[in-house]
Parts: sequence; C-alpha cells; structure tokens
Amino acid sequence: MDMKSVEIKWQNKWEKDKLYTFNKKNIDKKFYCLEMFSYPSASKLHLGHWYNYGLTDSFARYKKMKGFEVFEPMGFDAFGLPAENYAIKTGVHPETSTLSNIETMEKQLKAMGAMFDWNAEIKTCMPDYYKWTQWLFLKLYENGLAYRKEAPVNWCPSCNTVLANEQVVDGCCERCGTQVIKRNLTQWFFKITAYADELLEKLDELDWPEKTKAMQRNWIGKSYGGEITFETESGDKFNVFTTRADTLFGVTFVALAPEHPLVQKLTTNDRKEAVQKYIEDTSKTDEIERLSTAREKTGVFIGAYAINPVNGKKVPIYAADYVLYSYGTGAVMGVAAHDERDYKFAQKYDLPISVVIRDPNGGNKLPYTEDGYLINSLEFDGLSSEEARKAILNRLNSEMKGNHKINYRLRDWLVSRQRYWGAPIPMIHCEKCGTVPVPYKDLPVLLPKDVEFKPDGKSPLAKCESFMNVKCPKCGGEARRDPDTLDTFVCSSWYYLRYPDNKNEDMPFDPEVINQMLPVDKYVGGPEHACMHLLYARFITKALRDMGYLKFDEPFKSLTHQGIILGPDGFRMSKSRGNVVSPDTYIDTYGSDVFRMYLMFGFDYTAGGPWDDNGIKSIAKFTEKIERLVVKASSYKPLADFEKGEDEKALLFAEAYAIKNVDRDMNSFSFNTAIARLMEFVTAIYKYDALENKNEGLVLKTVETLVLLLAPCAPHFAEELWSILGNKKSVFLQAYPVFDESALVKDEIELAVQINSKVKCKIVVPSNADDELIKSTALLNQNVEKSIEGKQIVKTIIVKGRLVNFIVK
RNA sequence: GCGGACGUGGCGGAAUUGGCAGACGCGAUGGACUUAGGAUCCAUUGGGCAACCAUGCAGGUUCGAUUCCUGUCGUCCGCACCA
Repeated sequence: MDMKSVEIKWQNKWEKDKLYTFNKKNIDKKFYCLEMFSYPSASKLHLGHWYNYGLTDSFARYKKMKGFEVFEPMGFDAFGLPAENYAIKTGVHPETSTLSNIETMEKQLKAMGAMFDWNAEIKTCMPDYYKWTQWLFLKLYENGLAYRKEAPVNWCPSCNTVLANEQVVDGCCERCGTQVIKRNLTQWFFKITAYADELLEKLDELDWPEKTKAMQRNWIGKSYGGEITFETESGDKFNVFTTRADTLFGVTFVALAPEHPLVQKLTTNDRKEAVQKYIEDTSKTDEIERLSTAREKTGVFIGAYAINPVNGKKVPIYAADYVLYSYGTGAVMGVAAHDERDYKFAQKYDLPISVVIRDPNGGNKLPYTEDGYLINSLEFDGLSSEEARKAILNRLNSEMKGNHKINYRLRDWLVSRQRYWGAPIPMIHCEKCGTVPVPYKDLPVLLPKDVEFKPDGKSPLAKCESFMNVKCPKCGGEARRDPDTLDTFVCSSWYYLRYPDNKNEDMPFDPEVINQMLPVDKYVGGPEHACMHLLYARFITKALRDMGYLKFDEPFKSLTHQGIILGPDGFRMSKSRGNVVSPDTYIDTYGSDVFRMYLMFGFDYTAGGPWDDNGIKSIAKFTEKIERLVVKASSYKPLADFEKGEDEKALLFAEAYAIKNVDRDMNSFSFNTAIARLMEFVTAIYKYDALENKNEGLVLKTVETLVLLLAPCAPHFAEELWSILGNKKSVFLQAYPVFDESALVKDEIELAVQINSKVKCKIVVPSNADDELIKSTALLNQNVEKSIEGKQIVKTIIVKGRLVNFIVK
C-alpha cells in the first residue's frame, strides 16, 4: 500500500467531514483528552512529540470508538525566551519566527494524523489569548493573590531576568545553566502559599503517578513544629521555627541568617567589623557552595545574647549562613547535642553542648537526632519527645512566648520577568495613586512591536517610551506602565480552560461550558513539569474556583507521563552524541502509522527505552501481513449461519480474547501488549484461513473485528482497510467491538498438576469439571502415579482453571 | 542525607487477586522457495544429557513468591544546610 497517498487521502477526508470537531450536543459523554501543548520550535517534530502526541491520540481514538465525545485540542505555548534569544542573535522579530514556526508545526502535527480539533487551537502569544492571561493577573490581584514586594530574588545573569524558585536547578538557571545570583528587586508574586495545604491534601485523590505526587509533596514541604520567641538583652524579640521543641532546654546558641534585619541592629560595636566582613564574604560565595551540606558551617558572633524563654538561660547570637532567610523565620535555635548542623557549628566555634534527650536504646553518641526521653529539662524530664513537643509549646503558648506552627517550604511564585517576549503585566505605576491595575475594558495591554530587546538587565519594555507612558486610570495624571512581562508558566497555567471556549471575546471562558468540559479526563506529558506547570495549574484552578468561576477543585483528574525514547546506544538523544533518531526518515519509508505503531509496540509507555531499527521493520511486516489478509477477505461473502466446529470455536475464542485484552490494554496505556494481542489475533485468523474446510464469512467477520481493533493504532491504514472491506462510513464512527463472553469458555482446559508445589505434568479436563473429576483425572496420570507411589496425600489444592496441587508425605 | 522507582533470556519487554515464569517481537540457528535473498513461509530458541536449576543477592511468610515482608547490593530519577 502506498502509505503516503493513503495518509493524505484520509487526512483530507477527515478534515472535510469535520470528523474530529467536538460536538457540544454530546457534552454529557465528553472525554477531555489533553496533551501538554508544545513550544513552537524551528526544528521538526522530534521523537518525543510523536511519542506523546501520537500515542495519546491512539488512546483518544480508542475512547471515541468506545462512545465518548472526545475533545482533543492542540495549541502553542508561544511566548518565551528561545524566540527572543533567536531574535537577539539574528534580528528576526520573535513574533515573526514564532508564527512561522507555528505554521510549520501545525503542518507536521496534521501529517501525524492525530484527531486534534483545530477549531479549538490557541496560541498564547496572540492578543486574544494574552488578554485573558492579563485578566487572570488582575483577578488574582483583586483577590489579594498577586502582590509586589522587594525580595532577594534569583537572577540569571545570562538570561538577564529573574527566575522562580522552581526554575533554579542546583543553583543554576534551568534554561541556560548559568549560575544564579541573588538580587534585591521589587517583583510581582502570586500567593501560591495560600493554597499550600490544599495543594498537598488534594494530591491523595488524584490519579497521578505516585512519584509526581511525592515530588509535589516534597516541594510543598509541610512540617509541623512551633515558633518560639526569644528576647534579647536589649528587649528585641525574634522568633525561631523548630520541629524539635522538645530540645528547647538544650539550646546553647542562636543563629540568624546573615540577611536577617536584627543582625544589623543587634551587632555590638566591637563586633561590627567582623560581622560586616562575614556578611560580605558570604554574599560572595555562590549559591551552590552555600547550599552544599558538605560545606563547613561558618558564622560569626554578633556580640549580643538572647534569653531562652523556657529557662531564662543567656545564649550567644551568631550570624550564620547555614540559616536560610527565606525559610521559617530566618532564625534557628542551636541545639548542638541533637542536630547534625548545630553540632558541627558548635564544634567549630567551641560552643557548649548540652544533652537533653536520652536515647532509649542506651546509645550516647552525639549528635543524637532521634526522638527519646527528656533529661535536664526540669519538670519535663521523663516525657517522650513527642509528649514534650506538645507540652513545652503549650506552656510557652500560655506565657505568650511561642505557639504551635506549621511551616511550608513552598514559596510564593515570582512571576515578573525582565524580558520582552511575554504578556505585559497589566499594571500602572502612578506617583500619586501608587500601583493601579489597568481597567478591564483597556485589556489587552498590547505588547509593542518595535522594541529594542538587547539584554542589559533592564526590561526591554522600559526603553519603549510609547509603551511606558500612560495616563493613570485613577487620577488621569502622567504614569508609567509596569515594564515587566509575565513568566510563561502563567500563560500555561490556565490554557486548558481556554481550549473549550477559545473564541469567547467577552470572557476568558464561559463558566457554564467550562464546568461541563472540565476537569481534564486524561492529561499526558513529560514528568519534568511536576513542580512547575502541574503545581501552578492546580493553584490557578483553585484560585479561580474560590472566585466563583469554576466548580471543580482539580484541573487534571488523571495524569500519565510518557517515558523517554533513548538513542540506539541507550543514551539520551543529543546532537553532540550523534545518536538522534529523526522521525522523518522512518515516516518517509514506512508511513506515519507504522512509525506510531512501533512506538506503541516497542516500549513500556511510561518507561521509554532505547530505539531499535529492527523493531520498526517488524511492524512494517505486520501491517503488510494484515493488508494481504484484508484484501483476501474482502472478496469473501458475508457470514451466514454456520456450524461451530473446533476450528471455528478456536477462531471465535481468539477474537473474543483479542477484543477483551486490547480493550483493557488501550485503556491503561499498555500499548505494547495491545499490539501483541493484535499480532496473536492475526496469526489465529491466518491459521483458520489456511484450512481447507473454512467458513469464509467467519473470516470476514473476524477480519472486520481486527480492523476495528487496529484503527486507533494505525488510523490511516485502518481507514483504508475499512473501505477495502466495502464500508462507506469512517471506521472511527464504528462502535468498538464487544466480545462474546461465551466464546471465551472453552470446552476443555489444560491444568497443571503439581506434587508438593512442583509441576509434574499437564492434564486436560472439561472446563466445567468439578473438583472430584479434576482430582481423579490427575491421579490417573502416570507421572503423578509414580510421584506419589507409597506416599499419602495430606492435602489437595485446586485452583480453578489453573492447577491442582497434591501435598504428599 | 531524605523521598520515589526499578533490577526477569543475547536484546526490547510480558506475567489480572500470590497459582504452569519468559506472552509478543527482535536477534540467532536450521529448513523450504529461489539465479539471488537483507523478500516470504515453516521449525527451534533461558540453562542442563537428565533429575532439576533459573526473575540482582541473603533470609522470611505460604501448599505455592517475579508478585507480600525483612535485610543487602546495584541502577535511575527527584529534593537537599528546610531548622
């Protein structure tokens, strides 16, 4: 078969018939199947695209044939740095390159033969989309979930922009690998921490990979503890956060983060110089080194003392950079005897070590960081750590010196970017009125085209006077626009809400529609977004719910991550390694269906694995084999009444077995086994068809079943075969085959016979045989007879349909 | 250090609730057809002559363990001075 022309033929037909356009009339049967949208890149679709989009499309087609009204949209995450960097290099405007890349990608995605509903397409860089991204920003602002503050932020000196915590990997920029530095800047944040608890709790009910849920749990990092107030001799108060209030009597020093404001205030004159030098030194140490656990703990005594609220003891205050200003209160109580880090610190600075927890196992190695029983803690002596944590915090609480407290590692999401190619932040700064939101009627704040975007650390928009100058919406006076753009993750945090209502000009989406279409029933994409996109999207959904726009709590009910296809050498594909497998050459040779089917067959979908050239040939052979069979069967007369002999029963069994298993496997993304079952089915049909006394109508019937089962996996090919069989309507408008339960019941079944749990032989019994018959049949077998000769059967275990096990002595 | 996985033939990978380990395919070997074969078809293919032995290793639970439990080794991924 000439796959190329077959593909084009059906793609055109499908488009003409609007086969994949979502029909809102059937919204009660909707199935929202979503693949993470793609970034428009200049290079061709790579294997990863095919693996994600092609195979999920097969899943979606399967759902369609199962009677669902499938909504499978596609769009482009079109703002972002690569286009801007390309522009800086070549002078081509980001809009020009992005739109042309989108055009090429659309063509390629269409050639894939997926049933994307292109009517629902979105491009995040278009004003009709980012208008609503800006709307989202304003809504968050209105509801107190977007705020501006000056804070030390992650700055990438190469990208010349700030980064969210999630975008910093090992102290480096996630995108370019440049070492990230800290800078104090006034930036916009989204208050994702307001939802920390719900983001954590609701994970339990999601059908998501365990690992991804674990990563989010870890990232949110909830810890139960207490805040304890220490007072200094000067009367200043500060809080420490601790999960180990039970060790409070063991505090021998207190450490503040160098950035902590009290450091400046409390440092005594004689220590000023030393402290200043220390702060300067640590700010020079780069993030990576500072974050390394292996690094020696350093600090400096600031000359002041704090009072331990529980026993009035005076302990020295240090500034130490192992204390992070951004977590907890930026201050810790130093318990050298019971904390690894405090112990090292105390050793280095020769601070006292006071043991207050006894190891119940009698150990006396320090530091002892496990729970135990309290000693040297006055009236709390003898309590277990767990009891003591409560008791001590309760006592402090009654004295207004502390309280129970839950802390999260999750920080608010920094969304400002000092870059050009993004959605402008719809805010105006007026000297008189302060920060004023752009009125909704003035949206979108259009991104100006003629902007100098050579990076110099300042927002490119800041240099565009025509953009910056604006009248204050409140007082009408001269004002300036916010020069920053939004993190592209803001654009992608709500796109799944726009797809079903993408042409709406009055609203980002009609709640009426969206509450019926969502949540997404199946979301498929790479695992690399676990703590970014997937977390942000959940947050935005919850925020919009609380504003009354949405009636659901979670955007993505069920999530699957595709694995990664490696190069033939088992390594990740990379240009430098020269092991990149390009889909194009295979598609030219075999067609897109064969390519897709090999991706289905060759790998465990969620695991991925190395590419194998020979594997794809075997699929090509398989499709040719099917084609020969279908062409032959197409001349057979339809099925009339017939006698069911052994051979017919075997074929009908194979058919029912195939339907049952392919159905189940397609539903669970077990594509590799689904194809394996199809191969077995084909073999069974061939075997029957080779008989002299065969019922041709029966062959035809099973071949039809075969084509139906094959259709989601090889859409163009199956469509062509379906028409060869004389059908006029699309195979995708057919109902998925249903299997006949009775066909799966065999007259006779084979059982294994075990003696003392070792298989000795096989017996064949009627499938409805009772235990007695199974037993007696087994005992008649010569092998069995020999094995139990002179011994006594003490127990017989019969597992229906599987085995019989004699325990003999 | 913490968290999550994973470990099965020469290879990719199967195995529903604990029930005949190795489905399906690749590769390999032998054969048929053929001027030819890198096409097609057929057969064999975990090891061992066999009893048996085999799911990283060592135990445990069980009539029975790839599957459950404990320990251990190894690989991968994520987080990491989070108090």
